[in-house]
Amino acid sequence: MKKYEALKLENQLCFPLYAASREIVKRYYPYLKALDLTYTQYIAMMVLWEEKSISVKELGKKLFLDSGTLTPLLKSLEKKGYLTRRRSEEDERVLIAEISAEGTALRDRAAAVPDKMAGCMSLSAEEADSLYRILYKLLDAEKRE
Amino acid sequence: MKKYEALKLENQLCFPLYAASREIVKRYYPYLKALDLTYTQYIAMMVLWEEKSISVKELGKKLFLDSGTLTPLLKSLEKKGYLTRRRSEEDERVLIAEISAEGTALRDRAAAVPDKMAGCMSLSAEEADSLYRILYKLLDAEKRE
DNA sequence: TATAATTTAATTGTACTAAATCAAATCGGA
DNA sequence: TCCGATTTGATTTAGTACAATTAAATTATA
Repeated sequence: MKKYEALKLENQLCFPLYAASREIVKRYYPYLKALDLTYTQYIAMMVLWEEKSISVKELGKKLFLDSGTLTPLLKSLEKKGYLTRRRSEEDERVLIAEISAEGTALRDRAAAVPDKMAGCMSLSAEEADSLYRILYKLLDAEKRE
Repeated sequence: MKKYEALKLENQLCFPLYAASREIVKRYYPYLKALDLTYTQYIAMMVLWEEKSISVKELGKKLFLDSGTLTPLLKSLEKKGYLTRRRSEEDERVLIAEISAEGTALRDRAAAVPDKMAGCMSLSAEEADSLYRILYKLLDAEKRE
């Protein structure tokens, strides 16, 4: 009588992945709200803090997001004053997002967020390492297909 | 000069969780499309296949979703004919979703989905077990707070 | 038994998320 | 060079997500 075993919620691997992702992102909410950022905007800013400027295409590759998500998101960040958007001179199809002074300044205020979040991960260092490694194995496999 | 180390994308644990979740859910799309289900609708049906009928509150607890998500989702599943919605007689505040004959029949067609998905998880059995255990540790910790 | 507190869904508003399509610019081969 | 294929973003459409609020029903307490 095991016909439907595989259809049980408790036998899914994707479901806890999906649920845990949402739960953790939700945890960021109060800290990010103080910076006027959503979680997606926060990881986009993370890339900009490192790269200073980047095309939508490259940003999408790093975040696993497409232009349908990034275009309005970048417009919103531009409106907040954290970046500017302009076309590449070499190839007009390419849109470049560039961090602003205000966006750079935001980095200092954001620096406290990872510390605050660290406390609410109820995992041992080994579990966190293991989780990190497995997730990137999944992501790398996705990327190759 | 490690001031901003913790703000790097590659040092985040939440980011690969978030990205992997979306990538895997995306994988389901072609299989679920054939059943006229989204991923969220699919896991809701999974609960209904087991429970036959359940309140919005209880369903939300199982799926880590609130009524703002579930109300339109259940209405949509009702429109497709997979369930019916009615108020509880004991407590009129409680809305009960009950699986229909059509919804029950859908289970047979859905039974192939987990098999098809199994192939695209590029993890060893140990990694999958480990991931499952760690994710539920995270979720259980969230639930307790 | 009033009534205050609690429980439960629904609604509202904002913001992702992604498939599908469109349009413009560039590139590459004949 | 010319034209078809490709690349790249933008737009459109549909469906989540979730905080905040509202409304209705129930429960607990004075």
